[in-house]
Amino acid sequence: MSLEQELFDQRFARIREIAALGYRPYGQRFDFSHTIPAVLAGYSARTAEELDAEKPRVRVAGRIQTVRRMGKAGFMHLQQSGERLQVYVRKDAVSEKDYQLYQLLDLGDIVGIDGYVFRTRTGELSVHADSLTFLSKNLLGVPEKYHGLEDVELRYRQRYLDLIANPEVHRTFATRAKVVSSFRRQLQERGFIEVETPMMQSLYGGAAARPFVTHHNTLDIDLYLRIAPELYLKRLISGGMERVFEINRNFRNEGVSTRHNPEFTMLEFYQAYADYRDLMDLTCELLKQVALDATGDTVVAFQGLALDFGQVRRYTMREAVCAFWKYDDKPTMDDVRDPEWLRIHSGKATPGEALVDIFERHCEEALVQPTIIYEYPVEVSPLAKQNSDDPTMTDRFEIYAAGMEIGNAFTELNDPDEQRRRFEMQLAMRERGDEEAHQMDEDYLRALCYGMPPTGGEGIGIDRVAMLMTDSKSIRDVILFPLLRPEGEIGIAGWLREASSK
RNA sequence: GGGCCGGUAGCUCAGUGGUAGAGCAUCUGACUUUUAAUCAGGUGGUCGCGGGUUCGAUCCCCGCCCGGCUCACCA
Repeated sequence: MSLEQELFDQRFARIREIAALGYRPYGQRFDFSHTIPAVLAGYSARTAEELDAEKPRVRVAGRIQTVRRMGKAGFMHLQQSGERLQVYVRKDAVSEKDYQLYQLLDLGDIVGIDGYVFRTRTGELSVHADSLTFLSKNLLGVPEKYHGLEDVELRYRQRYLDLIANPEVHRTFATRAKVVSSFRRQLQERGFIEVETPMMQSLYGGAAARPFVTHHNTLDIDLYLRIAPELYLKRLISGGMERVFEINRNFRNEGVSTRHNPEFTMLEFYQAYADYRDLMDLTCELLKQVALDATGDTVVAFQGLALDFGQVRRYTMREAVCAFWKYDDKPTMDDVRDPEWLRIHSGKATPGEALVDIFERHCEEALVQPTIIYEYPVEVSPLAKQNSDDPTMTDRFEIYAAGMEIGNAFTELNDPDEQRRRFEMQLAMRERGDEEAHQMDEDYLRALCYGMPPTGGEGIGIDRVAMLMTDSKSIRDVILFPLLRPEGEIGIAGWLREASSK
């Protein structure tokens, strides 16, 4: 039997000892008077003298993170919501039974404490216990108290353990939640209605990506997990829901990296009678407020950088190529308009694809401060409206920060016949072997045929914004359960079976 | 998919071609304001898996599995 299993058995046996003392090992409801963060927030400003005079009573609950026993007294730290509070238990301050329970506690157990708030000799805010309640048993070894859980594979596979061992993880996901609620609130305040559109679609569109395929048994049809909600949201615009948004998962059957997870969260919003210029302003307002709501400041610390969401630069894609060109032979605006120059500097088939290729190679990583890049070539923008002055370009922009694309927006193409031609261009690309080219979506064309108002629409990658706001280097650090290959045999059911039969 | 790096005790990590190490956790004992508590003593290993080389492999070689970074891919 492994050491780990012996430990497991030892702790399992302790359940019976705890029960023999008269406690319920798996507890019941517990009316705490304060959360641990509330105790810390409420009393951290008080001096030892003030607390001694008042002895404020609290009833708290949490998971045991540390225990220091010293004969007839001891300390432990309880953790709740990622914050820790020290508890002092002395033999002559609690019942004999409670002190016996205290001797039996293991790291990771969950307990409730009644007592009063005080400061120890060294000044740490603590609770002086006068009774203990047992609430739940931990049967497994906990990670090292000083380093926490560092093994990234374990952190992702067993996020529950990561949350137990690493309090900052709780804060990261709390901040992510603030990002989501900030976007949601701001859009609602502007009259946008939140909707939910199909995740399972018989045609996939709205982006260029390979889909996941699934099957519905009763209808006996294959369905795709959506790669984007775009075409459904615009159907709603056609139907007269003039401001809609959706915050939900997209699925793309592609590589995994520090910036890509096969399922990820996208905010998309559409505003009838607006265009991409309106959305530039709206995007800046939204992101600025998100930064404030999530971090308390419009300047956000990210991997040693200070990203200022209070001022967002704007360049056309052509200007960006000129401004951020890596080498000495900086191009002029005439160069980047010249198909021949573009052909020489990129292997791509068309001038538009070449411009994007050059932009991505030269500029993307230089876009550290939040930056809007606008006027995208028509070839790479099958759903965007052409620019009225330059039909090779569309009224489209993307917003970048820390070298990452975080949003994509455009004035929506609402001319059904032009949309038909764009889909046909995509079909031609598909026939040339581009699996990611759009399919023809005739129901979407039909919706456009009823007349869709001029509309601006945008998608923002929520996970990437969460990375920026939480100073996370990898998208997996802002997704609770990122995709990993399944692990092998775990064996815990066997351990339980053996332990309970003893 | 390519390249690089990693997998040793429950956790965090050393290490060696010749009986496998530390700290924490755990167990026993001492200790009524500690806080990476302290002090004394003990338990604990398929060195990721499978082959090969060798008298002998955790170490060297090959293959595989899992993970990280990176490139490609992701308009």
